[in-house]
Formats: sequence, structure tokens, C-alpha cells
Amino acid sequence: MPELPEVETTRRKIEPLLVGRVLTRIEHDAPHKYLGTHRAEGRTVTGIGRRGKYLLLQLAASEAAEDETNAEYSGPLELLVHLGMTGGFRLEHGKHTRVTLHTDEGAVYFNDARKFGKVAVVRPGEYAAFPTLHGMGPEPLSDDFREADFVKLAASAGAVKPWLLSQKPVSGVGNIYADESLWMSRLHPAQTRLRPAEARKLYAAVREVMAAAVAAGGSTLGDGTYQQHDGEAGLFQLRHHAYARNGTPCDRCGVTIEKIVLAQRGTHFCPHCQVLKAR
DNA sequence: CGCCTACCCTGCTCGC
DNA sequence: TGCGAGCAGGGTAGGC
Repeated sequence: MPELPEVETTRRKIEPLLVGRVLTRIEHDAPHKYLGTHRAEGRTVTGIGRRGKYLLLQLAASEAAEDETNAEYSGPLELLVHLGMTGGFRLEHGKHTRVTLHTDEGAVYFNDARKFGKVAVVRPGEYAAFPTLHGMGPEPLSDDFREADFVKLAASAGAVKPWLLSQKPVSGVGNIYADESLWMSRLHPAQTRLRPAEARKLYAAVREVMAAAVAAGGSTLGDGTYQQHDGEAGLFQLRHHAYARNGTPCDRCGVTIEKIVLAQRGTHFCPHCQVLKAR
């Protein structure tokens, strides 16, 4: 995480800062980690999209003769950004600045304390080097996310939480919103092979949770994680029912929320509302 | 092929 | 007060 709501909030906020600007130079000291960034230099940002948790900065074709470093390919490009766990954009250089996007109208800084973030420049749609992006499931808030498809896939799925986190049945769900969606649909995180009625509830919960979280500007955690570049915090953390609520009473039944580790992830659920069924 | 696990990385919290 | 251990986890490589 940041997950879809935090990434979408970031997208909306950096759009006016970058669209229409020329990336004059991209500065960082980890060429093995931030790939092909020199290819973006001299190009105009024409738009910023998002796919799951990836930001996709569209870069205009270069005027070939103008920039020799891009002589090998002058068509449009995409600059991918994944925020990882702690990535975000800032308007000032900081201790954790990893990548600086110099533009013709000032710089924008990519900060990432824990260095799980990714930056790469690729040809549009060329995601072979990013298997998760390549195999990304439908956007949860789009018409491409269809209940019937989801129900069918869920019938043969393994443990539902890791399945959601795989980005295959639906994109953009991370640890917070997986726990929230499962709480809402009363499913145990380790439940396998969902019945159609269960899968329909989960489908509705994912849509509802994601829509509400986007509208709230995402979740900003107690330590300030996922705060936006302008210092604004999301508000959805105030409506978490499961995530980081362990030790407190379930908002539905009053039984204490538990925390377990499932597939290496902290996992929060209500042991009374979310019962594992043998299948 | 698909599932599962280990690992990456570093700031912060906690206990002694 | 200082310090080391433990924890946070998305995506990917690699094993089975």
C-alpha cells in the first residue's frame, strides 16, 4: 500500500503539477532500480493515468532531431511509477528523495523511505517486464469489473485474501482494503472456493469500499504514511472496521477484532462475523 | 502452470 | 539513554 484509493488521490493531485510540462532531466543514483529514465528527458507529459496501483505518465513523442539521446526511438513513451509502501511526490527535496523530475517549470520529487517504489520508462503498453501490471485484473470501479466473471473465478480460488492481493481477479486491492472488503462481506481471509452468494457479497464490498475510499481521499495512517504532498490527509482510516482495529470491538457484533499473519501479511478480522468454513 | 515462500529495504516502536 | 530486535508489506524470483 498505497493502494488504489491513495494512488488515485496522488494521480489527481500531481496531474496539474505535471501535465503540459517538459521533463528536462530525471535525476537519481540507482539506474538498476529506476529504469530507462533518460529516455523521458525532453518529452512533454500529456496526461497521467492509473492502472491498479501503477501511475502511468504519458509522454509525447519527441521531435527526433531535437534530442539525440532519444534517437533510437522517438514515438510516445510511458513513465511508470509504483509507490511501493512509502512512495509519494513532494514539492521539496527531502531526506528520502529518490528521483527528481526536473521540468521546465520547476522540479517534482519522488520520495520513498523504504525504497519499495519503482520508476521505469517503457513504450506505451509494453509491460512484459512487470508481470503484475501485465496480468492486471479489471479496475474495480469500471464496467470491466463484472460480477459474473468474479463469481466464476472465485469458485476455484485458494485463500481469498492472497487471491485478492494477487491483482488478478481485480486490480488495486492491497492489505487495508482486502481486510475491509472481507470484513464487510463477512468472509474469513483464509476462506477458499467461494460460493456464488459469498462471491457476490465480496464483489459488492470491493466496489463499495473502493468507491468510498477514493471519495475520502484514501487512508492516511497514524504515523502519517500516505499523506499527500500538500500535507492533506485522507479520511478513510476513520471508517476502517478491521485494519489495525485488532483488540477493539467489532463494529457489528462487539467481539474483539483479531490479528493473524496470513501469507506474510498482517490480517485483521472478526472471529465471530468471519468464520472459516471447511470446503 | 499455479501456488507458496523468501526476500528486498529502512524508519519507527518497543523492551531491557 | 542507548541499542538491538521486531515489524510494516507489494511485487517478484525461484522452488516445488
